[in-house]
Amino acid sequence: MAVKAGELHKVETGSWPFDLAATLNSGQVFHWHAMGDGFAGVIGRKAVWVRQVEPGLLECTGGMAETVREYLGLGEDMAAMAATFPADDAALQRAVAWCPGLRILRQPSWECLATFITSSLKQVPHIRAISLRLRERFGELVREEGLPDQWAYPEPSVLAAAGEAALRECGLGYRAAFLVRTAETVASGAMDLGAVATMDDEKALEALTTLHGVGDKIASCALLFGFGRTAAFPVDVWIERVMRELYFPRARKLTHERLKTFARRRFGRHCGVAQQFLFHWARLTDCGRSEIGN
DNA sequence: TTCCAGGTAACGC
DNA sequence: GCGTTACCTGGA
Repeated sequence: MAVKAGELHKVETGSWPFDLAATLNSGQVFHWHAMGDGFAGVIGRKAVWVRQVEPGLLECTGGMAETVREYLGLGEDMAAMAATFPADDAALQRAVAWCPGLRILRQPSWECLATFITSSLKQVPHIRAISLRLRERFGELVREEGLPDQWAYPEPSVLAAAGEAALRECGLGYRAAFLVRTAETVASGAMDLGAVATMDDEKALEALTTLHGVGDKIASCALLFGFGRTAAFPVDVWIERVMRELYFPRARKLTHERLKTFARRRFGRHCGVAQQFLFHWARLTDCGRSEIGN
């Protein structure tokens, strides 16, 4: 599908590298799809198409430049954050150098939290399929000239009203009950995500984990990718694996709490960002085993 | 067929 | 507290 060139707006990405494809395909978000030489997706309630023209420059469809900029985390000073990483940590520095253009997204908090609730014990293609089915069936249709039909992520009240059975039809399995209960809690106001955004990291994590189906990992993903908390450190099987190999090769028992404490001390106040570089590197190189020249 | 994957809640000790 | 186990689904 053709996107009218005249309606495209430019977004400068700054002096630190930026890699659109890597960022959208790094397990932070699951609904963008390749279209032409760019990506089509939805930010909040607006459909958008964005492509990387050159290393420091993006183009996006009309009126979305500022939204895209915010969503892609381009307002954050990545150079300054990377400068807080330990210079003598060869593994982390290698992970950053391997894909320096990776950024932490700033997604709307509800869709980020809800999507990660549906991610447990699922592989990325499954998460994508579930996410798209939920949008298609329960989300608001968003149209933009020149773009295919897309759907916003369904509001909490809509998913709460839909009920568990309908969500199971979307392939959620046992996650359906988790999502419905959490949607009810948010829709009723018993959990105010806006209030969570004002809490300190520890309180915010504590609040989110009271939600059904939200444990430490999913709450941390929501905080990192949906609340801009760069100190949130989700421990999933990939991070556990890469950190075990890099930092605890002889440890027999390694709790997630111990990994988080270690990460905070070693990587610093933006340890969540470090996590994303390590995660991406580990996943795409199989912890370095398939890294070219290694 | 059988196994298992980007986790959580519920249970047992 | 800490260690197991069940849980839906879909792909290998």
